[in-house]
Amino acid sequence: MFSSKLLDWYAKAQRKLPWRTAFKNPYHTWLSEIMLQQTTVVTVIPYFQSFLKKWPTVHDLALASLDEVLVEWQGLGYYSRARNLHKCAQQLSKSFPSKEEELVKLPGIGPYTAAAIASIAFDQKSAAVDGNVVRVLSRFFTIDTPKPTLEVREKLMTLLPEKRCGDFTQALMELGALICRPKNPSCGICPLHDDCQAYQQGKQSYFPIKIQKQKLPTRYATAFIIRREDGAILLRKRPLRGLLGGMMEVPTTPWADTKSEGSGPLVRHTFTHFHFEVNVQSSHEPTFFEGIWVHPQDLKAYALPTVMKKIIKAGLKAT
DNA sequence: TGTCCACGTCT
DNA sequence: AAGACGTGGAC
Repeated sequence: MFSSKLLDWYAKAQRKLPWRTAFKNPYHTWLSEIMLQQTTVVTVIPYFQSFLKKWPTVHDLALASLDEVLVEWQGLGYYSRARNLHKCAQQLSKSFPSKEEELVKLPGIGPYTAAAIASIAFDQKSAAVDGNVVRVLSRFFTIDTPKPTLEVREKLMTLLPEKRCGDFTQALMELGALICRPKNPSCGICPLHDDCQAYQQGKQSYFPIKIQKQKLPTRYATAFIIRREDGAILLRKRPLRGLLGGMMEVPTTPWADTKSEGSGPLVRHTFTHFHFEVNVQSSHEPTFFEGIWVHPQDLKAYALPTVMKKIIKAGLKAT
């Protein structure tokens, strides 16, 4: 049957991951699941480890300031996750719910993450549907709707075993990551291929059905690397909401739909929903921008998103 | 090069 | 309820 085949495969094929330990630790499960939202395992591992080193328990994290959390989070992206993590830690420090219905009320925890924590950390019979699970089950059942989350969730509920729910949840996602990959799935060695409808029909590449994406627009700006006489650079903090909320930046012109002229180096960066082209201008001029002066060697103490690191690097090289 | 991964959560 | 929200690596 489905769950025993899957669990047998998982017992021998699973990867060793820092959050996949013999003793369940809800803090570790929560932290890893937030980091893993829209983000690959390889990227997450070093962040997970440095967070645990700095904040060994959820109570330690609850005492941290938002700025400290953002500094540790810098480069991971989707910075609202860090802002919600900071908020959530303070609630979890008081009480850590084990039920999906309670977990989903917490900041940064949606339907997927609530079910994942409930099942992985507390062995509850909860259906965690992420991109891997959608792919595996839409192939297994040849589900051909474009947004099949709800159908997948219903199917998954019927497959969940009474025991070892946490292992089952992880096993299904592990199968999606290692065997039932988006491209070139290894159906030949898949433990479920006898019953997989898509594979039996030779149609695994048709599932899941995807909606085509529209082309990304490009936005333009000029960024200013303003140096003080002693070499310090002017930084300022972005508003707490919206794009790169709460992160530091160098001053820029407003991000516009039309090209801004300039002669400095060009930095390109792609965000979720637009391309960004920045002309980097270096100057020693006095400035009307408000901000703080930071020496290049001290930049690591500030929460800088990757796009700003690129801009500063290009600006310093050019001078 | 450009597309996909990447359904995850919030507003 | 559709769009906002990062990043990097695979191909």
